[in-house]
Amino acid sequence: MRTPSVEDYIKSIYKAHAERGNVATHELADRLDVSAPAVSKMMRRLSELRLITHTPYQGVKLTRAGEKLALEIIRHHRLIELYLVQAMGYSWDAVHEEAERLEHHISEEFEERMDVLLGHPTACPHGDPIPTRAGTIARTSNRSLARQRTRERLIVRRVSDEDSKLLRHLESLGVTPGAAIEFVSQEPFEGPLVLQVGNTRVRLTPQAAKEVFVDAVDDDDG
Amino acid sequence: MRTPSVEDYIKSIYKAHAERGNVATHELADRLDVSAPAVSKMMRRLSELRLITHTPYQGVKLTRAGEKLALEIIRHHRLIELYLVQAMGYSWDAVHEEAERLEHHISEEFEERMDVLLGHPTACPHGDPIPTRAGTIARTSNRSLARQRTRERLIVRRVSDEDSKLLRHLESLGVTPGAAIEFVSQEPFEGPLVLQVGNTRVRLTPQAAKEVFVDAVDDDDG
DNA sequence: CAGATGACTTAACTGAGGTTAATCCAAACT
DNA sequence: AGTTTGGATTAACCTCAGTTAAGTCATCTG
Repeated sequence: MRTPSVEDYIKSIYKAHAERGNVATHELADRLDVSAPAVSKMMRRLSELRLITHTPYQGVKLTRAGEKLALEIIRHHRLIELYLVQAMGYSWDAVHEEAERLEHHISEEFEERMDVLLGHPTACPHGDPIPTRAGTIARTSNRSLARQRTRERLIVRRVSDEDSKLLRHLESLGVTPGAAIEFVSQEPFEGPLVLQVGNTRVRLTPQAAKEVFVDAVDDDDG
Repeated sequence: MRTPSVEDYIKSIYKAHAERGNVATHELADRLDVSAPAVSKMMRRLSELRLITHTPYQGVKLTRAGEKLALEIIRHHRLIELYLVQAMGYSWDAVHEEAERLEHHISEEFEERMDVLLGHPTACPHGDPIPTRAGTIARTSNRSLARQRTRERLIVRRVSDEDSKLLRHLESLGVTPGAAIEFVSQEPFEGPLVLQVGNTRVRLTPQAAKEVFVDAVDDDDG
């Protein structure tokens, strides 16, 4: 129990639930890049470990213990990402992979020291909130820039951290967490989005925009 | 291949060879806290991986590939130990355990960044030399303080890193790598060693002294 | 409402890494 | 040199995490 594999499954269930609601077997198989039978079998193990409730042929849901485990691993992941950028000079597109391994192997002390050295940060370099040690997490934007239709001033909240090419691209455009941008228009036939970023006008494909999450500018900040 | 387990076996073979010469099955079983059959079986795997040469009922020896792997893992371990102390504020008695896990999971980039941030260090906090990336390692003292019989001025070179209680004790006595000490005498009936450390006279049990390695003062430095 | 379809699960197998029990070998000692 | 003996190996088995192939369930459709 509490092997890297178990932790990966639990994390994937948490994320799938947050993004899509109900969690199907093939959804996890896709995310974890394993076969569906591997998922089925692991669901039984996780049930026995009381980390999930699983009704066969229906779906799967984390117990509170499972959710806490997921949040602990996610906390590790995001603290590590930020630490690598802030303390070790990594670029933000290179940290995900490293964090993906290390998150399973650091001690409580390591986690605590990173947290202190970073000044109890609340978000990772990609804008995702860092769960607390107690197992809570701040709500964050789930509003994808790709769904924007009307001209509006927006704040970039977070971007998906998994594709480093995309991250390098977004950085070069200035589309990074915290940035104030304006959605101007979308070119016809599912063409690129036209954005105002600072003084420059940039274009972003819908595929890229899907991975960028925003809030309206008048929500919290100006 | 190149699982944490494989790396641990290779590292243990390297260390056992350095300390004792020939490497027997039960020696590895003791070090790794597994059964002798587990060792026997792993020896076959490591042979197939061309990391060792194994003549059944005789012993085991690392190939050059095995030695390079061992040195890479040891390099990871010692860089991590030093990084934890220097950059993260760990105490020297707490780093071994953490390094023991992380050594298997860091990337080349992580290794390289630690190395640069630490200024290409040559020794870990316990005085053990850090292998180079090319797979070479500096010779170090193998002269245990426990074997000292005559009054002599000595330099502490390194101390075993595995027992954190011992490390805290040695630190409190000032018996740390680089320290100049003088062996004064040993009390009768395998009693404690009497040492002069700076201005104070301290006593150290033979069990503890066994884990401290020294050089004569006139060897390299004064 | 029966049947086709596709997702989910079960079955049988693989490989890594471990266990204990049984066997084997080599070195040491009469 | 034969026998003892203890360390090393093999055998049989376990768990974890994966695979492919086969079977099952729920739902969507004609």
